[in-house]
Amino acid sequence: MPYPRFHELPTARREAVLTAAAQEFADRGYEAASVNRIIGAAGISKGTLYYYFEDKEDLFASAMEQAMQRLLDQSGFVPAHALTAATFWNTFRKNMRRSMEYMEGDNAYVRLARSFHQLRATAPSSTAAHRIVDMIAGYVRQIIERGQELGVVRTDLPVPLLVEVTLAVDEAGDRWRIKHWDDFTHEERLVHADAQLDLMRDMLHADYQGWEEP
Amino acid sequence: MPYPRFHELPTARREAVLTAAAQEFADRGYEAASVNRIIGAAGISKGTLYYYFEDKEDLFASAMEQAMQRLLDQSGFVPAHALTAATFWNTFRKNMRRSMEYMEGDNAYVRLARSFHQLRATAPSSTAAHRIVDMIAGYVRQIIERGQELGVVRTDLPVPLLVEVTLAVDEAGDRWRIKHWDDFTHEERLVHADAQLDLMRDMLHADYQGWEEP
Amino acid sequence: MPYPRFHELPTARREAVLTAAAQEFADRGYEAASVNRIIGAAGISKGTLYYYFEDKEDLFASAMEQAMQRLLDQSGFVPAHALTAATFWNTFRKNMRRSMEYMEGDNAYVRLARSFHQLRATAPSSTAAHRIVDMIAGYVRQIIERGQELGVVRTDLPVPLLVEVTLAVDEAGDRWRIKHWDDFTHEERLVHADAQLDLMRDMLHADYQGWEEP
Amino acid sequence: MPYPRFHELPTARREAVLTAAAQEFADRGYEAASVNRIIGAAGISKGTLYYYFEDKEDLFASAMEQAMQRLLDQSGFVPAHALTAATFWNTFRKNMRRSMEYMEGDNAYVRLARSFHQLRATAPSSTAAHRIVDMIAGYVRQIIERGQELGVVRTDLPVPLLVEVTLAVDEAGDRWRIKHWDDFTHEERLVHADAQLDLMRDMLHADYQGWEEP
DNA sequence: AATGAATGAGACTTCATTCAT
DNA sequence: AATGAATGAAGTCTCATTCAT
Repeated sequence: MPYPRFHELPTARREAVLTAAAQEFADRGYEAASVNRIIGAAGISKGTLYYYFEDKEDLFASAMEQAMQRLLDQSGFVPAHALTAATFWNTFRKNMRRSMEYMEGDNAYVRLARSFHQLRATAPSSTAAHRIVDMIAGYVRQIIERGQELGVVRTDLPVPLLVEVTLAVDEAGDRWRIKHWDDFTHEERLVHADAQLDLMRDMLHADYQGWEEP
Repeated sequence: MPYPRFHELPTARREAVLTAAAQEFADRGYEAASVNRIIGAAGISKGTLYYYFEDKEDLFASAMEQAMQRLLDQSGFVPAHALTAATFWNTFRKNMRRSMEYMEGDNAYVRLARSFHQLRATAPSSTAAHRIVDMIAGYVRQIIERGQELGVVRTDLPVPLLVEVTLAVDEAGDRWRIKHWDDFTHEERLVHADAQLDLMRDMLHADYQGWEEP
Repeated sequence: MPYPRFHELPTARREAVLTAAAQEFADRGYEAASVNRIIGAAGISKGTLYYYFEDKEDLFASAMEQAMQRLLDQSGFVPAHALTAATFWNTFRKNMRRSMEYMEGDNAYVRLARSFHQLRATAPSSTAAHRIVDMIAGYVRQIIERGQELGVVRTDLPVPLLVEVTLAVDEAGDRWRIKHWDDFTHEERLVHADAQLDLMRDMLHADYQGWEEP
Repeated sequence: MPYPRFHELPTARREAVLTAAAQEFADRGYEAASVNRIIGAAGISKGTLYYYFEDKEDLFASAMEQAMQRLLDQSGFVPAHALTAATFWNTFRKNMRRSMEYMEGDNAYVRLARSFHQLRATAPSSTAAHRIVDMIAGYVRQIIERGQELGVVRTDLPVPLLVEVTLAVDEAGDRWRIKHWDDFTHEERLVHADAQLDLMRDMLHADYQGWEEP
């Protein structure tokens, strides 16, 4: 966690630091990112950075948190209990479309999300990173459990596995979107977003058929 | 690409190097992986490594290629054109069960599988590594396109996205299985494997319903 | 020397600073001690510290001075001229026993004693710290010279060397006592304390035999 | 422990490194010593130093070990079992005189010894430093136990305490000698060496008198 | 064919101290 | 009187790579 001082900084400076960090982490991934380059871009001294943050990982987690927060703010956070069987999937569809539009304005988020997934895969159970992982995973878990209550999400698999799989599909979509961003128009991207959510819906839907033994 | 000399090495030595590399890359990710540790584990000298490989990235790509190949060999490779609408999903179900049983005997396989996904997530976007990603993705792509021909796989999304998503779900299952391996019995694991494939089948199935506009 | 302001501080605050400093210097040695940790423990700000003290070394010297003073206060200061040949060693025996009992009640004393010796060992050979070393050494020196007057302390070695050696044996006993505190009962500790003083008495006693040339 | 490579280095280079290190550690103490300065003085690169030694502490221990070894070589190592009651103390007297003469040629050792004691007092049970501490302490312990067998060393105190105290007196002599080296002639120094050993002999002698209760 | 000694750039982090407020 | 934000120098250590042998 950043030291309290950091939060009391003038907004401009605070954002300069987090933006520089987000850029670097997004561009190179956690390990390859250089604290030196970040302070260069942010225009602060090395001592200052470590006056604000405990260490590199703390900085990463903070940059991530801000990015996530921004995304939530933009795409609209929905508390799990507010969902009903009727609104469940359509709610996320709207969210997804809204995020897509947000991303079109600032695609640094997309790259940062990539860093997030990379860290999740790479960093062991280190402390600071898990704050974010747990935050996201916890939110997804609530949604899924709510979906099960409402009878719109399958119950034949352990919830943590469903969480894992959901995040994975989300990540895959992200990854793909990054790679092919410029190959499609705005309209096509919306279609893909719909289709990706359809993918998730089908995957998580409630009526499990089982396998016919051959 | 490794220098031709490398391929003329005794098999044992060649595999020792690639396995050590795969292990290290899988454990730490590309950037954090250390060439020093790899040569230590492989029992070769620094000079020798650079006599065989151009640089770290070249080694990475080669390790990945081998990991991939082993994975295919062990879980049973099925040429795409041999699949029919009737056998399509059941074929993969058998494959999945076969790997599961193989895993229970030799957890090196688990680590290897982990390698693969890990490597995919941390691959530097530069040149050499992508030939491998493309190789495996190419195989999955063939399967998916065959499924589309046979009418058992959806066609409403770009194929590359389906590939990406398929790999992601597979990885998520792997990751989850590794983490919770000891929490379940053999029987439960088979049930989960079936359910996970069901997940994929539902996700990729052919009849896209679309979204009702609210 | 601390700025005069420091001495006009409320006692509680003054002691908080010096105690925190003594603790840190004792735990880590002069070089490894961190001014940051000291102000953290003392609950004062960085600026304040430098408002009171010239620099790290000045703080070090002041902490040492206080530690010394406390030590003298607690173990019973005996003015050299009050000693007689008859009371000389028994006086110190009583002192030693008194400190031992004091230690058993409050192990902060032990840490403090440790402070003192530690500080002495790690004192930077520059200027400010030596005024303290000289102060305590001066006291021991007076005792030894008084012992010589009384004919109970050897005169064949330079007094400063005797001082040095006396402090060293005292320190060794302390160090050993701290390490093995819990291995012995109260009774055993008293025996050891007696024996340690016996060690010193034998070492410093007056009748030097010389060496037979072989 | 230094990597084996280091021991297979040309003597000149090996000594250059250890000498530079010994100088720096002796001059500044362990904590304040700078690896940067050492490589500067030794004329090797940073990478090279860490190709030879695990870390700073390993380098320190090695420099120390060499210094100790030199001293033992010069002053004549005596195996404990070779001592008899008749030769016990005179043996050390000869050793002490011989070391004194060695020191007069190269007093860097004395200063390094000072670093040793400082580290012993400061560093917790870190690994590399204890190699040396244990080596020296182990040797002293053997001597003391042999002395007890021969009836020339007291048995009323725990052996580890006697070891501690012996080292302490030795250190005190060292410290004093360093400070006042130039104040005395060669002859006077020999007299002091004799007297210091006498001090130790008296301290460790066998006939404990006990204390008369006042 | 194979080695491994040597490197310097750069990594992250902590430091004591200053100074505008 | 007191603060604490800000700094840059210096700290230890690891890195991928080269090259003489």
